[in-house]
Amino acid sequence: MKLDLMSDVPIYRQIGDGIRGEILCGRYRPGDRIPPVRELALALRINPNTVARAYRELQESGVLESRPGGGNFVAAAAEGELEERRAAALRVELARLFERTDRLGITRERVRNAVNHWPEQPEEARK
Amino acid sequence: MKLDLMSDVPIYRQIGDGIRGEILCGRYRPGDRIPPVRELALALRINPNTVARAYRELQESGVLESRPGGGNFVAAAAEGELEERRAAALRVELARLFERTDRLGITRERVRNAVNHWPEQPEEARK
Amino acid sequence: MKLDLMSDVPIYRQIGDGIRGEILCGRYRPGDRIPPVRELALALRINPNTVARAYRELQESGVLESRPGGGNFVAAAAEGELEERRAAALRVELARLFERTDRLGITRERVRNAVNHWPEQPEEARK
Amino acid sequence: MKLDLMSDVPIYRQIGDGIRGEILCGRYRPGDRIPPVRELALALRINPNTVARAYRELQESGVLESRPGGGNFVAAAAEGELEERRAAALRVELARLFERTDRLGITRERVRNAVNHWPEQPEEARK
DNA sequence: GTGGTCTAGACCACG
DNA sequence: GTGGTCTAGACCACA
Repeated sequence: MKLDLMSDVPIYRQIGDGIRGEILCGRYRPGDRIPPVRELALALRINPNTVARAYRELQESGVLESRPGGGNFVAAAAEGELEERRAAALRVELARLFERTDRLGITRERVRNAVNHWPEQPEEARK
Repeated sequence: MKLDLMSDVPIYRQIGDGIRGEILCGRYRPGDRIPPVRELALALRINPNTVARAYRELQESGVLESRPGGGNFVAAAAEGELEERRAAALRVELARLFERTDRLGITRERVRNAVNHWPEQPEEARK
Repeated sequence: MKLDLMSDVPIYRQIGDGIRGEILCGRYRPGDRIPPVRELALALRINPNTVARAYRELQESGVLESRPGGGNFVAAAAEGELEERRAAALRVELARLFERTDRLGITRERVRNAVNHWPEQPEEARK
Repeated sequence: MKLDLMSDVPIYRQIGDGIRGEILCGRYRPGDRIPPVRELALALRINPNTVARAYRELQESGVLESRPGGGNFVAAAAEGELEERRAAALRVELARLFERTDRLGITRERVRNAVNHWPEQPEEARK
């Protein structure tokens, strides 16, 4: 996972978004155990409290389940729920996109055109 | 202009973005006078300091010019510069979009598809 | 508000429950400003972080809204929503009660009897 | 016995409460032998240490007795003691109930009403 | 070793 | 002054 310490988005949320992403794209699966707080903190070279906070918010969102003394686990999700979350996330992103382009006076036709000509995947299949 | 006091985006930036947007989409034109600080603050029911800060940053960005006599005016922009800013803003938005969908495991094909089927202008020309 | 530092229920949750309670029973009303983090921390003689954590969880639950630099406010709730929350809270409590008495082999008749003969209000109307 | 691994109540206490409950409601009687640590741990799919800890605390409370030959047995209890424990447990539960409903601004009249109209035994005699 | 909680103190952006 | 974030370090209960 990559962090941008200079970003205005807080570290704990970058971690949370990162883990959500890794679940949505299938790298973590329901029931998987995720790295212990201290371990991830060490790897990212940040304070364990910050990681713990990210995990805690994921628990409150129902994404993770923690067993004190046992670790944190990806919550079981009904089959198809992941797909549903992905679709929801996509809708949110597009709503945001169009809301902003509208305000900038960029026609939707032009947005579509730009999207359709955007360069393809960054190749490397991802580790 | 609409503000979201509960957003994590600071109010002063919402104001700045709003004015930039109104310039880019042509509602404010170079040389136009924009509302005085106190007036806008009253209309938005926020602290005048916040409006003043937004205006100040727009001045520092060269978007606004304050004239000695008083009042803030939209700075003159080279012909084509607005267009260039729009294009730049669009690139930024799309880069963000794809960066996030990539992380969520949503294929670009699917994003294109969703964009192409997004409903047209939902509202009339806007008040 | 009263805290029990020796309780096994964490302080931050005691604070959260306390504030939820004061909203539900009408002592705080939607739109009210609640005490600043530092002030409440000082009054309760605990660390401001602990209060902040309680407030943060209440925000995430939609009970509070915070305006950085401005304070924390009781979120606007649809009229009747408070009543609905009270009813829900009562259901939860009773479900818990009967679940436990069932397991202890105490008949419901006996529980009803004990409830109906429980002493009345602790008199003093509460400040 | 049912466990909620995600509960904030520690597992060892869930086990202890479960066994106490089964004694109070008569499913285990004084002198009965309860399942060996390993067997119960296997059945519940948890760490044997956790079961052992629960048993140990029950021994310390005088609820269980371990006999040299091996095995844990329900301690003999003075006649009427079970009944006394039940009554005490009920008082504790009701005190908790009213303490919480008071804080939520729910009148005792209303609580009584809800208790008196709570549905009867929802399940059959239980497996 | 694991997560959970709390304290202490610092810095920042906002209003 | 306000809330938000992060660090550092401590202690506890659980498995």
